[in-house]
Parts: sequence; structure tokens; C-alpha cells
Amino acid sequence: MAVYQHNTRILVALDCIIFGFDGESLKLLLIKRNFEPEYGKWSLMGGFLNDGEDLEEAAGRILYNLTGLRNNYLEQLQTFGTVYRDPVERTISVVYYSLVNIADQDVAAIQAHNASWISLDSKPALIFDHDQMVTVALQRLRYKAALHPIGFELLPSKFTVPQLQKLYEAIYGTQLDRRNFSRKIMATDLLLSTGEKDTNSVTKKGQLYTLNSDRYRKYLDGYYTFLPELAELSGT
Amino acid sequence: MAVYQHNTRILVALDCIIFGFDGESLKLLLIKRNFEPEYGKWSLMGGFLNDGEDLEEAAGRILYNLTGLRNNYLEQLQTFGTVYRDPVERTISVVYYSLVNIADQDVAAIQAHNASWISLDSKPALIFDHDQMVTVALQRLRYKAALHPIGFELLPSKFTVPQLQKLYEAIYGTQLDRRNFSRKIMATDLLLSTGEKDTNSVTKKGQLYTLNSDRYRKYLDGYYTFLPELAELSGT
DNA sequence: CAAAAACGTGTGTTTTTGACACAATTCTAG
DNA sequence: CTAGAATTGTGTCAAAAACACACGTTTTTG
Repeated sequence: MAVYQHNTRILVALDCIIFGFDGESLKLLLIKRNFEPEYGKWSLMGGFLNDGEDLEEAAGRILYNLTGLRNNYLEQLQTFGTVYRDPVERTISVVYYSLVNIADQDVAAIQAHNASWISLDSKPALIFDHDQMVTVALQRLRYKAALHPIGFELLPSKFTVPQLQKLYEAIYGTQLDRRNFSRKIMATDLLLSTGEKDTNSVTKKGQLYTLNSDRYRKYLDGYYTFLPELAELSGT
Repeated sequence: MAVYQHNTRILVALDCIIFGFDGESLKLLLIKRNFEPEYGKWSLMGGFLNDGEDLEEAAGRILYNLTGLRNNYLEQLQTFGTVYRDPVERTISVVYYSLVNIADQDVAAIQAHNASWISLDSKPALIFDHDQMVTVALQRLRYKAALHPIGFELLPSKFTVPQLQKLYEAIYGTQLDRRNFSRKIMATDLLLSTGEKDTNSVTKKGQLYTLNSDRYRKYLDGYYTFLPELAELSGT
């Protein structure tokens, strides 16, 4: 087999940023490392690209190992490649982010990896450039969720409108008007009524909806400003 | 120096998608290869990541070699990493896209690389997965240009509103209403009047504006729907 | 059974969009 | 040197969307 001459081959890692939502706050699945390097510190879940493995496939494998979940929302975020980002050896890292329904997790797999769900508010410092990765991922999540209905990926298959609103409020760290939010979401025709009510609620039980997946796919292609009030320019 | 054991090191390439605008149509700077592999075929400008070189730095180097330009708009698009994308040897490619003012190019450097500006409409087939890269880049450009004022990067420092409109029409392949477009752009306060007029125009000479760079930077952070009519869902 | 908490729907005002009219500038043809 | 064609600049108005609030309903708790 022919090869390219005179060019350095380097390590290719993958890191996964795994978002979840517990009904109150946005969470990350992080690992307290019980292995080297950086034993004892917190990091993202990661691994190396194998021979004969596509990038997307490798990201899926890493996600599956940790959560037991397949077919989640998984999107390439960005590749990080400054020279000394990994002090052990030069390594570039292709970072993916994933949105999972926290209820579907494989608790045993998570414990086996010494991982836990941490609120973004109380996130510890992470190794290498993983903090920067999380920052970029959160930006991307905010960006995409304002224009595409990907928030549903973080909710159970049946959910109420107020739950969805709490999710958006957690993602953006703001308060939204309940009535306008409801009208906006309903206008998309993305929700299918199940007729059931949320039995977990303490007070009035909200109506449970499921996602209209045909319409969902269409909304992923185009874009729709779900939350115009979030478009505000940061500097003004 | 410690190293990670048992993991394959692979080649990391970079490819650059270089967009330009000639006043009529959106163009790509493509290379007719006079070197192996795939001698004689068309491809993107690319290269390999060097030791001691950041990814962003490498992309900038490749762009500079071809165009003689630095400090252009340069953004990482995505990393392509299916196993057999390069038949010579497994290689992942970190792809960047760049927006350049076509008037600033270094003609000698471009000729030396056997490159030319090709309209997107008449783009030849490219090697490997470069066609797919271009498709993704165009999607990204359309996405970003609808929400951030990055179109200006493709224009000369002084430009008229009709020129800007022609650019948007080329990016999206549609016709826009002149009067509504003007109102929308003016409302952003992004344009600074120079008092001069466009002497190249054949008929009525339009007013030349420059970009208000302070406001420009703010618009890059947040988002603003420059062209709401482009939000239409592809499937409906 | 009264109060508190959360849910669901409605209404009016303001802002933005989208469609279109008209006047002004500049070159060219006769 | 003037009429007409092409293009640029500004304005108007109706419809749609966004925004700010009001009110009634459901359910648990004390």
C-alpha cells in the first residue's frame, strides 16, 4: 500500500460532552478519573480512535460504553488541536456532544466508569482543555436549541409543556413567560397530545405530550426562532 | 517523554474551502492537481498538519500559501474521518472554510498552485470526499449568513447596499426585495456612510458604505435574523 | 373547605414583516 | 440635448408575530 511520506502521524482522541436534564438544571456526565494520566481529577469521557473505525462510530462507541445508550442525538462539535493540549503526547481531540434522556441511563455502566451527573452550575475544573470544550458545547447547544427543537432529546418520551419550558430556562439561564412560551410551542405543531396527565406533579397535573417525529425532522432541516427574546446581542 | 501505548497514530490533513464573490456569483478557489495522488483532478487546497503546529495555524498557513492572505475569516467546519476516505492511507481531515475578498488575492500564488475561482454553479466533481465537504460548507455558510453579518467578509471594504444584496442572493440562490432588504440592513446600524459613491456602476451610482466594526463584533456574538424569509423549512 | 401552587386559555398593544408605489440618478441612443 | 432604460433611494400600508398581562381551573395541603 502506498503511503504519504515525510508526514507525522499523530494520536486522534475523541471526547464526549454528554448533556442531561433532571427537571431542574442542565447536567453533564463527568468522570472522576481512577486511571492515569491525571488520576483523581475530573474529565470528559474520552478514548482513542481505533483502526478501521469511523469518527462518528468511535464517538458512538464511547457514548455507549458509558451510558449504555445508542441512537442518541450525537453531533460533532469541533476538533481541538493546539500543540500542547495533552502534556503526555501530542494528540488532537475530535469532540462530540450528545443529548440524552437522563432516565434511560445505564446506572451500572456509569458507576463502573466512576462517572456522575454534575450540574453545570457546580461543575469542577476539568483536565487539559476540557473546560474549553464544555464552554463551546454549551454555546452550541444554546445556539441550536434556539433554532431547532433539539431540546426534546433531553426529555422523556412523554412530557408536559411546563417541563419543556423549565428545560429551556435551564439551558439559557433565564425566565420565560409561560403563556407566550406555550403559544409559541403549540404553533409549531410539534406536540401530540397523549390524553394522559403527569401523575408526578404536586399540584395541577399537566397534560402529557409526545413528539410529532415527522414534523420534528422537518424542523431539524430548516430553522425556526423558538425563542426570539434570546437573540439579544450580548454586548448591548 | 511518556506516551500512550497501543494506540494507532494516523495522518491528520487539513482542507480549506475558500469562498469568494465576484459581484455576480459565489465562487470557490479550487485546485487542478498537478501532483499525485489524483493527478489532473480537481480538489480543495489542503495539506498535512506539521509537528509543533496548531490546527488553526496550519489552516491559516495553507490559506496563506494559496492566496497570500492572512487574517481572513477562517472557521473550522468539521472533521471528516471515515476509514477509507483517502485511498492512499488512512487520513482524517480537519476542514476549515474561509471567506475572502476576491480582489485582495495574490494572483501569482494562485497561478503557481494551478488554482482558479470556480462558480458554485459550474463546480467540477472533486476528489475523495471533497464534494461532501463543499456541501457541508455551503450549508454552514447559509446558516451563519442568515444569522450573523459574515457576508461582509466577502466584499471589498467599501461597498453599496445593492452589492450586499447581490451577495445574499448568490448565497441563497433567491431574489430578495430591494426595499425590504435595505430597511433590514439599515436597521442593524452596521453600515457607516463614507459619503462616496460607487464609480464603477453603469447607471445610478450607489452610496458606498464601510462596516461598523464595533457593532459587527457584537453581531457575531448574538444572532439576528437578517433574512427571515429564508427560514422556510426545506420539506414544506 | 380555604389557601396555595401550578396549569390552561384569552386579549389588546406594539413591533416586524412583506408587498408594493414613486421619485431620483446616470448612461446611452437617436 | 433629450427621451428612455436601468438602477438606486425612500415611503406607505396591511398582515403577522411578538410581547405584556388577566382570568379561570385543577390539585394538594393544612
